[in-house]
Parts: sequence; C-alpha cells; structure tokens
Amino acid sequence: MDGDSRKIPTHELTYARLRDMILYGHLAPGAAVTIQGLVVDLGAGMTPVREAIRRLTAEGALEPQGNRRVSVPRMSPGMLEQVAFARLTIEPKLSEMAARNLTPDLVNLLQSLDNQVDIAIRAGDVSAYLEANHAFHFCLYEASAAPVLVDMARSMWLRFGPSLRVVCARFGREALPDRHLEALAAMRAGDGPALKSAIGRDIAQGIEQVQAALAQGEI
Amino acid sequence: MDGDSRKIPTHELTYARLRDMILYGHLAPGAAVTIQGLVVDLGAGMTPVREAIRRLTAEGALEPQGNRRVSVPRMSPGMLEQVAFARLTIEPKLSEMAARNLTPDLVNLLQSLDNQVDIAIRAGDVSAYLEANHAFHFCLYEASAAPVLVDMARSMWLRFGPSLRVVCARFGREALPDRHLEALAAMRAGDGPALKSAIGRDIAQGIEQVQAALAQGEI
DNA sequence: GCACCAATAATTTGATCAAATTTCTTGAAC
DNA sequence: GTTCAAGAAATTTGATCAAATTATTGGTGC
Repeated sequence: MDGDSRKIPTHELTYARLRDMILYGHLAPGAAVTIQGLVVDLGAGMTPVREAIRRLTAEGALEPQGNRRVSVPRMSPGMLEQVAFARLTIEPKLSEMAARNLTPDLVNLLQSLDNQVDIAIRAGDVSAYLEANHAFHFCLYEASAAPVLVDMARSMWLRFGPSLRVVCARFGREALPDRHLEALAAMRAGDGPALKSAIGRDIAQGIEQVQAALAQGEI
Repeated sequence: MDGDSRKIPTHELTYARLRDMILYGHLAPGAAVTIQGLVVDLGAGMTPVREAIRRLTAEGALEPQGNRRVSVPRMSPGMLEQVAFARLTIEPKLSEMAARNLTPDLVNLLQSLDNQVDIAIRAGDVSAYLEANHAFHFCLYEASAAPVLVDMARSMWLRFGPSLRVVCARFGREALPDRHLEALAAMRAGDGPALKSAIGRDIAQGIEQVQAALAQGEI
C-alpha cells in the first residue's frame, strides 16, 4: 500500500512526534521525559527514542537534569528575555527576506492558514490554534530561503511552545489586535518593511502574554 | 584514581571529540562522516556515535545528504550571509551582557587567553590559534549568563569552523588589526558599548576573510 | 542520621536486518 | 573486436533491537 511510509526511518518519525508534543504543549514545562516511557508510549525501540531525545536536547527543546535524565525546561524571566531578543531579531529578518520571494499563490496559502487560525480561535481549540499559527509563521519563513536562520527560529519556538500553551489555556485571545491581517495586507502590497514590522509586533504580543503569565506565577 | 572520569558518559565524550574535530577544522568542508568510520576511529560503540552525530546535525555542524549519510557542510555565499547576520547580532549582544558581569579575575583570564592567541599566531600554529581564539570568545560569552544565546553562538561557530581553517591555512594573519586588544581595553575601562563594538569588528573581520576566500573559490 | 539493598532507568555492546553504493559481468550495438 | 550500458552480486554503511552493564533513587533497618 504505502511503500513510502517505510522509507522514512523510525528515528525521524519519533523525533517528529516528540517535537510536536513539545511544540504544541502536550508536555508541560518541567515534565520529565524518560527513554523507557517514550519506548512504551510511542511504541518505538530504544535507539530511535534516544536519538530523538538527543536531537531535541541539542535544539533546546529538552534540558538535561544532570542525573542522566531530561525534562521539558521551565521558562524563567531571564530565559524569556533571551528568547525574546532572538525571536525579535531573527523572525522579522526572515519576514523581510521572504517578502522578496512571495508569489500570489504563496500569499493565498498564507491567507488560508490564517483563516484556520481564526477558526481555531473562534472554536476555542488551543491545539488547532497552536498548529495553525506555527504553520502560518513557518510557511512564511521558509519562503526566505534562509535555512540557517529558519533553524534558529525553530529552536526558539521549541523553547517557547510549552509556555505558550499554558498562556493560551488561560487568556481568551479574542481581544488582541490581529497582526496576521496586517502582515497579509503588507504581503499583498509587496511592502517588505511593513511585513517585517507586522511580524515583529505579532511576536512582541506573544512574548508580552507569556511575560504577564510569568509575572503572575501562572507558569 | 579519578572516579569521576567514569561519570561522564561515552556519548558525551564522543560528542565532544567529534565537535572539536569539526570546530577546529580537522574535518574539511564536504568531508563524509560515517558511523562505522567513527566507531573505528574513536573506539566507541555504535549508539554513542549515532547520538553524537544526531546532536551535531541538530546544531548545524553536520548536514544530512539525503541518502542516510551525513557530511560536513560546504560554505556557500548565501549561508555565509546568514551566519554573518546571526553572529553580528548575537555575539556583540553577548559581549554587552557579559560586560556587566566582568570581574578583574575574569579579565585577567581573558588577557591570558589572548596571549595564547598571539603566541599561536607568531608560531604559525593554526590549531592552537583556533582553539585559543574560541576559548577567548566563549570565556567572554559565558560571562553573559545567557545560555540560550550562547547556544546559538556555538551553533554558528560550528557552521563557521571548517571554513575558517581553510582560510587560516592560506592567509597570514599578522597584517590584521587586533580587535582583541581593543576588546580587552574596553573591558578594563568597564565600557560595555566599546566592548560590544570591538567584538563586532572582530567578527566582521573574520567574516570578510572567509568571504574573500569564498569569492576566489578557495573554499 | 547513616549504611546498605532493592528497584528503576540510562548506558553500552553486539548482533541482525535493510538500504545504498560500488564492482563485476554480461550482452548488444557499432 | 571494442565499447558501452544494464543488471546482478558483493561490499559498505545505516537502522533497529535485545541483552548485559552501570548508575541513580528511594526505602529499610540499624
């Protein structure tokens, strides 16, 4: 049947599954991640699980505890500050670079991804929101053709993901201005600087949310 | 004897050894990295080697070739541009943050590390130069107490390392102005902005070297 | 409170299987 | 008779698993 499903190795699949669990907040900050637990939960062998954990540790999505164990890192004010600096530097830059390569088809695709974001928000579906929001941003960033910087952005999102879930679960998000709409308008107008600035404001908004939750001890 | 030498696991040691081989240019850009080869060369088992390769791939130090193999990435103009942007953003920021935490002892340590850089240059010892230069920069960056950004800087150095070796082997480096001296003077004066700018110029200098070599097809 | 022991989990090795590459052979065309 | 190409065998390398080893943790008796 699907002969190509066998072509993609188990350790890649395991990596992708564990990554998404972290990225979309299915693992809470501070949660312990054990090899044997994942062997059971994901039904994979020990070697693929180990490799997935090592990769994600290298990407900052997991944190060694010192005693051979790893866990999902807790967000701290200092760490948030560093992630904020990196995100606000890298991602607007990526948007600007992407602006040069945007085609009408791509903009339409981004529009439809943003529609999914809106649908998820109205439905109050946090998981769907996180996935659609991620897809929107990285669809745009991929258009930059700057894989090194996209990798850096991915790493930052992995550090950011678990906290975002906690925030989303608490705050209603309806009241916030929609920076994606501003971004889409800038794309259609072919206005690189406006796109860069819209994405910058979108990121800043997310960071402020986490900052507020952090200040009130909700994370 | 040293009971703690057994406390550090093989896969960590293997990672560190392979990382240093890449960082200090013992593996040329484009070189193939095979699991079985490393098993033989490093005398480690298969699992530790696999884990080291996965970590370094996640850090951008190695590149999947598509056919399950990995190799040391070749530098391209586009990639250099991205690495340059990231380094010129992150590392001056780290210097500025570090400036707040510098103690006289630390500055003396940095001074002695820079002395080793000079000694290596005068001796024409490229390996010693690369190691001392790395130690100087990261001793400074560590003082920033910003591990997220330091990780990003490490990743960029891993992408940069192999090319740097090729450049060093060709250019004599004596003619260039010594930005480390300017940086040390700024540290002693407690002048954060001056330190930031000195480090920025130091990095720009290195990037220009690689850019020139790249333009002439030497890499 | 300290030492010891059991339980749990991580580490490592070696074996086995699968995929990819290279080499060698064979056959057809010129 | 030579050359080239297609295909099959052999070799190399990667992927996965299961068993043995080692470290850490938590409890138990002294």
